[in-house]
Amino acid sequence: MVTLSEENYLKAIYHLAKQENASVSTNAIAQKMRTKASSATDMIKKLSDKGHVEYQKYKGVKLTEKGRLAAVSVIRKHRLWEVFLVKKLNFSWDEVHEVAEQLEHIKSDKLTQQLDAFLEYPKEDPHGDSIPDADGNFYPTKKVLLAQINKNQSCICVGVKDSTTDFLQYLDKHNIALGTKIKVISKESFDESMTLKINNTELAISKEVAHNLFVKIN
Amino acid sequence: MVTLSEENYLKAIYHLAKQENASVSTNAIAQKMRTKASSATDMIKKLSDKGHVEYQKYKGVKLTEKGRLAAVSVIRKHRLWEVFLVKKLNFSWDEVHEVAEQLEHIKSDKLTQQLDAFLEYPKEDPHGDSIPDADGNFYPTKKVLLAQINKNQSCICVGVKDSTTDFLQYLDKHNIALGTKIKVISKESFDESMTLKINNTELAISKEVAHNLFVKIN
DNA sequence: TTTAAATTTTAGACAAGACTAAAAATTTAT
DNA sequence: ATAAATTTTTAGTCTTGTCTAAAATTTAAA
Repeated sequence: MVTLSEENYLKAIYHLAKQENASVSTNAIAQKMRTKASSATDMIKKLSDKGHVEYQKYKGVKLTEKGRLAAVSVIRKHRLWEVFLVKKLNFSWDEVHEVAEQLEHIKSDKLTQQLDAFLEYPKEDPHGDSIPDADGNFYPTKKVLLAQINKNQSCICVGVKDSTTDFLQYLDKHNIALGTKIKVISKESFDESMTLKINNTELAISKEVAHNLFVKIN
Repeated sequence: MVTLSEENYLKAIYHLAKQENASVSTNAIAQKMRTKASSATDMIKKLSDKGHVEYQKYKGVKLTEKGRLAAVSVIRKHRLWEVFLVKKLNFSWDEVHEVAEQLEHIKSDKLTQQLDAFLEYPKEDPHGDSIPDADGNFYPTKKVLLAQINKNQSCICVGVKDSTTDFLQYLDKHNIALGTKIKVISKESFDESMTLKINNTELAISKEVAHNLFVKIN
């Protein structure tokens, strides 16, 4: 049996390891969990005792296969619930996360399985992130930064990287929301700025914007 | 903020008070919560401090209006989720309770509201129990014991009173399940036994069965 | 390479929720 | 009405997950 808190730590470690692709430091875990390093150390010991992580003092942790599967199971549930909230309950993109953080901990294999079927086996969540299958396998995601899109290509806005209030307000002002179709009209190589077409309106954006907006092709 | 454990105690007190319609004893609460009287006392003090119950040492507790609303909110969520599980995810009657016990604690007014709308504002859960509205008001339920049904009247099985394994197996053997249509063919007044028609088959049942099966008219 | 800075771990404490054992109050029975 | 039985509360302990302060280790710098 894995507790709610353990699940949250495993998820945090999973997300941190993905970027660094190495062992995750105690401090990094503490920061992500908004807690203190000493608390993280305590939990690391518990996870290690239960075989969810490999741990060497002062050397950080790595998820074991068992730990990885536990983390992925939580992520799978989180993303399925996000699809449910957006597709069936008319939630908007900025409202789903908090609720999905709660729903992801519900323990019932049948529930997860039936929810997946009810949603017709979605491959991606509303943010364009891949939903792992019941065995923990991911399909490759089509989510990239807007900066990666080529001239004349079209894409759909699926999320933001850093969600500062300022940036979200900027998006609102220019009618960019989750699901908005964006076509790249031109790209300036000297400052990496772009011109976009959104709802038949042209919009010039800076490098900063292009690197803070996630889109998916198709 | 009301904790998960507090919610479960409030729910227990609510259900106990409904039957007795008086103050609820510490022992009764402990039994329902499958815990010890001393633990119940501890929690009662917490609930009293927070204004959810009126408490006098050795005299039991009564829910305040605040406590009642908190309990009813949990019951509302529980029953809405049960409808969801049965209607949308093809759960059967004996599978929903355990999962709904988890889902009932998810905190999001918008979620509850939207779920209610998605299910088209159901008035009853799959067991025939009334679903309170957002203000905590109940509509009268049509759920009664099979023993209350008159000769030649039809009804639908919506639940059992005491769910012993023996009784559930008895129901299985005679093809009585959630949703089964039952017509009362005759009633014997001397022993309160009945003859039923189920799927064009007649079945004689004892007083004990008639008093342990919940049905709803229509 | 030895000191300074940063990171990590340990030790001890705390709150929530539960438990056991024993004391206090209430109820029941004689 | 008083003794016996039951119920309820108190006191003290335990576990989980958190914290602070201090000690140990590793990393960076001079």
